[in-house]
Amino acid sequence: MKRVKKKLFSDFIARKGLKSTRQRDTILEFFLASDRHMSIEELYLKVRAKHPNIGYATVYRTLKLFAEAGLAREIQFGDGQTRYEHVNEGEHHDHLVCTRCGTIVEFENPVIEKLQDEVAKSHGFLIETHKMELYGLCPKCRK
Amino acid sequence: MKRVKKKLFSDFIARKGLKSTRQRDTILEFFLASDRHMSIEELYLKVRAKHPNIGYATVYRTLKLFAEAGLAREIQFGDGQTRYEHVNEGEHHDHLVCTRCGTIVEFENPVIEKLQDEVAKSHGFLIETHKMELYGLCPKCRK
DNA sequence: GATGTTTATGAAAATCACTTTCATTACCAT
DNA sequence: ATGGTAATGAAAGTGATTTTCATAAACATC
Repeated sequence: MKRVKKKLFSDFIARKGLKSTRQRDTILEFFLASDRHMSIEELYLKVRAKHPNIGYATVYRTLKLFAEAGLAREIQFGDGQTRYEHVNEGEHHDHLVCTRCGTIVEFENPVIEKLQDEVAKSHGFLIETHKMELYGLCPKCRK
Repeated sequence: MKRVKKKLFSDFIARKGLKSTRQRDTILEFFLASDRHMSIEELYLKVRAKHPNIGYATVYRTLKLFAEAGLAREIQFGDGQTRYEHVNEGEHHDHLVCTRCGTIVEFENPVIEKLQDEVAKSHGFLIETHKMELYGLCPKCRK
């Protein structure tokens, strides 16, 4: 899996005439080893712990590149932080977010997706993407 | 309807031991007369046109109060602006957002809501709220 | 109505989370 | 090794809030 993502990125780099750098490799390594939903800040702190010479701006720019390359996706949970999640080919999922501890669980539901398409169609919209988040208490926080 | 909302707010003010002020009345008036999705900036500009003496901070703080009082709700469409929409008792709706012109259409779909509850339940979550936005091209922008 | 205590307001400063700038480095195809 | 780009890091800049603080308005209570 990691191998595939790395290839995806190096191909992207090559295709775009960009350069392969130590920093990008390092950041990709940390991103792939990370939880599925990281803010720039979170990833930056993890990276900086081992590589104090890598700056925030580089992490920021590299994450944008990952998104462009198709191996990450920006998401917003309304807490003022942009997060990046891993993208796996052909996979789309939505989120359950715990309002107490912040736990994020992913889920997929084809039936809901189909209904969304119908709603859009009935309003004459042509859907590109969607976002669905369910906020509440996770099993642990319900005690 | 407006009457009900005003009472809701004045009751809230009283309950919290806050004060009724000319500014708050004015801002509420403009909010109730507005489109359903206003950013702070948009409402501020509308208010300022008639009441140049009311500051941005007051609009900002008052909108937060409306949300607390339950007559407005904060929403984010990922464009970096916090918007406030009207809350009507017992009503929940989701949004279709045009990615070209920004048009926002509201919709409700009980079947989807039910499926969301089932998803949540299957993961042991107790849902408080949810957010669902479908992004794409509106009929006009599809040409 | 005057007064005293609180809360509210407006202007300006401060925050926050990015984004961009720019002088300096690092890549990499000769 | 070298010349031409692209990348990096530190710092400055942005945009949208959010907070601070001196002043003004409410709302009891005289």
